[in-house]
Amino acid sequence: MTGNTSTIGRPRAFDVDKALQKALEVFWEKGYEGTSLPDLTEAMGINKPSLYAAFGNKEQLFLKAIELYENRPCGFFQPALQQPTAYLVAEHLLFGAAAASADNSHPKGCLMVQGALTCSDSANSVKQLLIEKRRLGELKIQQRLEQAQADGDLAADADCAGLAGFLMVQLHGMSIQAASGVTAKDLQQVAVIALHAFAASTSATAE
Amino acid sequence: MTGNTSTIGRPRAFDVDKALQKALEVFWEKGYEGTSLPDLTEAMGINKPSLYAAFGNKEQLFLKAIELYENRPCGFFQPALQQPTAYLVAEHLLFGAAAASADNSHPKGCLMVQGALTCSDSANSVKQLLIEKRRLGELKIQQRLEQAQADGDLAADADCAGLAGFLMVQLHGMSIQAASGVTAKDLQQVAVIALHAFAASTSATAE
DNA sequence: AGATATCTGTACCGTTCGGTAGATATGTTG
DNA sequence: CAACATATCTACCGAACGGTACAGATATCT
Repeated sequence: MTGNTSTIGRPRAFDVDKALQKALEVFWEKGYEGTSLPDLTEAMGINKPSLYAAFGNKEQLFLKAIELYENRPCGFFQPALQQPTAYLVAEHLLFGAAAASADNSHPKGCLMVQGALTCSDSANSVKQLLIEKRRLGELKIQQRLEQAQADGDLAADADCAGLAGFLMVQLHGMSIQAASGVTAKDLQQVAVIALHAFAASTSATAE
Repeated sequence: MTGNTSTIGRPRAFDVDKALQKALEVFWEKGYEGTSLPDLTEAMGINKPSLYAAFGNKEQLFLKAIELYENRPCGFFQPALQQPTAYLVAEHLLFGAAAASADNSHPKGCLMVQGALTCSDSANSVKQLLIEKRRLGELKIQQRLEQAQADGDLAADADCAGLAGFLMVQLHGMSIQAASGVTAKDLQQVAVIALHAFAASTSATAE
């Protein structure tokens, strides 16, 4: 619809994907409500009518940015879930999150967290969407751990929901630290401790 | 200056402390920029000129709310640091954070985190202040752990900075979960796992 | 070339933002 | 009872917000 490639009419003078990438960076940096239309148009190199023609409105642009964020190749979340064992999944999640804060090709922290953690009433739908996305991410970890149980790679009596919650707390907490300017090295220390906790809690479930 | 109790002139028709308490709740819920002046005046039961006369402006009101937040009696952070051992400090921090999300007398999550995690350029000073406050909190934990080392209550070769970072990641991560509506019970599970990790990392530092 | 369809740029819309001027009300002090 | 000091209330300010109307530019299709 928006990205249609109709050959008729004046051709679009900008690259929609590049512009969306730029919009993602701004939202990532300033959050949904902290980002103004001039912020967006300046970063995207277009003006408002072009933005609205291509993406609908600010909220729809944000939704598309979220979609790009989830599917971006440099993301560590999805690849981590595909690791062969529960331990390796946890390891890739934790060290992936730590490493992300050393990657200067994008803003620090997690868009799912800082995109709209708090907001005015008018942006509540966006806030709720991100809450749901985060909950879904935790559920994916939990399901991956349950798969590990089925694979015999994780103790049958392990608390997958609890462990998924623990890992999610790490990821969210580390993203706050990253957004605060904490170094990747410091976050790796945290990841080491957390990974030990994960390993200990998966082997010694009887407490 | 603002809270002076001069007996001359027309007396103030509202309780400054009560009004500040209400302002704190709104900022806590919606964040600094997500809170509008009408949001504040409605919750505080006053109108704008009274607000400006008593508190200066929106930013100064927020700073006073932060101050109240740090000193509020129901806060778990300061009391936790006064526990007699490093383990008990960690325990009180983690379970205090979990319990806070069951307390319906105030909004969920941590104001230091969600007050201004991201924002527009104009609120950057507030954001930086909260970053500094969080960093200071982590430093206080670290110093408390170093004190534990001096007390002989924590292994001399324990990585106090790393452990403090780990604990801070827990607190921040749990506050995100709390703000997302995760139950206190689920957060307690996380606290249990994290506390084990803390205990394990303080006893087995040689890796 | 001419008609048509789409994109771009300027200039604007109504609303809300944080903040304040100025008149009025209400207390204390002499 | 004045005189004064402070608080309240209405009404307003300029700026920024998200969003759009409309005219002009640039392509394809016949």
